[in-house]
Amino acid sequence: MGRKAKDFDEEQILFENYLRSAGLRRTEQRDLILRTFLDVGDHITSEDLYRLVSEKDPTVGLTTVYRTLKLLTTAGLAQEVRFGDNKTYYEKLHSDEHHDHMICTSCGLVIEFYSPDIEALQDEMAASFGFEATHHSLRLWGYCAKCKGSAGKLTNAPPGAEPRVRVKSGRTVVR
Amino acid sequence: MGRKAKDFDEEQILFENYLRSAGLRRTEQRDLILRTFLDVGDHITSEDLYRLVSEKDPTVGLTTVYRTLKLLTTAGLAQEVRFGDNKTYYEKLHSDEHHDHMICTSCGLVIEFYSPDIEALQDEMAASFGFEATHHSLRLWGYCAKCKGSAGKLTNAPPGAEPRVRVKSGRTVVR
DNA sequence: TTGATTGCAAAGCATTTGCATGCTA
DNA sequence: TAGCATGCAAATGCTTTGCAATCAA
Repeated sequence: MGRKAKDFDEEQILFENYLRSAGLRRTEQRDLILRTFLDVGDHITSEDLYRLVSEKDPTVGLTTVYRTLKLLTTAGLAQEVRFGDNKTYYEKLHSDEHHDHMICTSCGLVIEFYSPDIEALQDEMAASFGFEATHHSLRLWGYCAKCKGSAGKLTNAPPGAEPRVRVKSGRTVVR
Repeated sequence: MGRKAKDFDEEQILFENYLRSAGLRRTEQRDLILRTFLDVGDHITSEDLYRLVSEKDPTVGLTTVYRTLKLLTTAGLAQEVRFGDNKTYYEKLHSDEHHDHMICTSCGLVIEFYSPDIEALQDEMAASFGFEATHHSLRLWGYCAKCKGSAGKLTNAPPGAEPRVRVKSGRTVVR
């Protein structure tokens, strides 16, 4: 909701074209999963998307969500991301723009950012190795403005305790 | 082999200091695992390191390797890396220098590179969000010079087939 | 002595696969 | 119809945990 129907159509069509060209079939499940996925603001796991899809159609299986998300990735409509909590997230892939992430290891906040300068340097770097980059991923971990210096930083963990990355469920996204 | 004893000592001491400060104990297993890990040129999985350690002392368990690698990560001597084959690799962390990766999705080649300019831009970017970055990861996927344009690119996969990242075991590292 | 460490087996988790049934093209 | 897609249950594969025995400090 809040999205123009036109946007959906565009991605819907891209997906249809992909399916057709790959000799695959269009199904109600795939349509529903794609629509639900497009409605999600930021990153989402297969499991969570499955929950959302279930609300609309409880008969759709988790396996199908997994498979469809992989399909969308291959179709170029989605991209896998990992933040360090051992889960695979998927986010919409906009052919035009790209963004990277900063992940707060204290509160789990995820900040999306974009730097044309960094992108340019990456291309330059790749070229110098004769490497043809198709996609990339840049993540910065650390402490967000709020957690920086605050008590949340080391909490009551013993000195030297394992500062493992743990992405909270209440993760928010800043753009 | 090929390493100066001095180098080992340096890391050994860092580890000892870490253990002491964290109230943990130094054991033969941990020493052996650290030494074996330092001897490895590039990235290695817990499983593979376990195999190497086993050659020297077959009584050491896989669990201990897993635990020690996590310990080394916390101690700042190792870092986790993922290339897309769903495995966790560990690589030595040099406090002074840092490097990023280009991964060939066709042959599995991993190229390590370093760009002070990119690093600088990252810091700049983080600062602009009031973010204090502790570490980061930049990976570029694509085709290396050898695979680029060559037959290996699409092989005999059907059009639209899933171009999954698959890091070959015969992975090499270029520095 | 005391509590950290180890190794084994068992448990966990996210993800994938086998297969009979259902449906698209 | 043909054969791709689905959903379920079972299987995977990597990683972690429980626990009794062992060992460092």
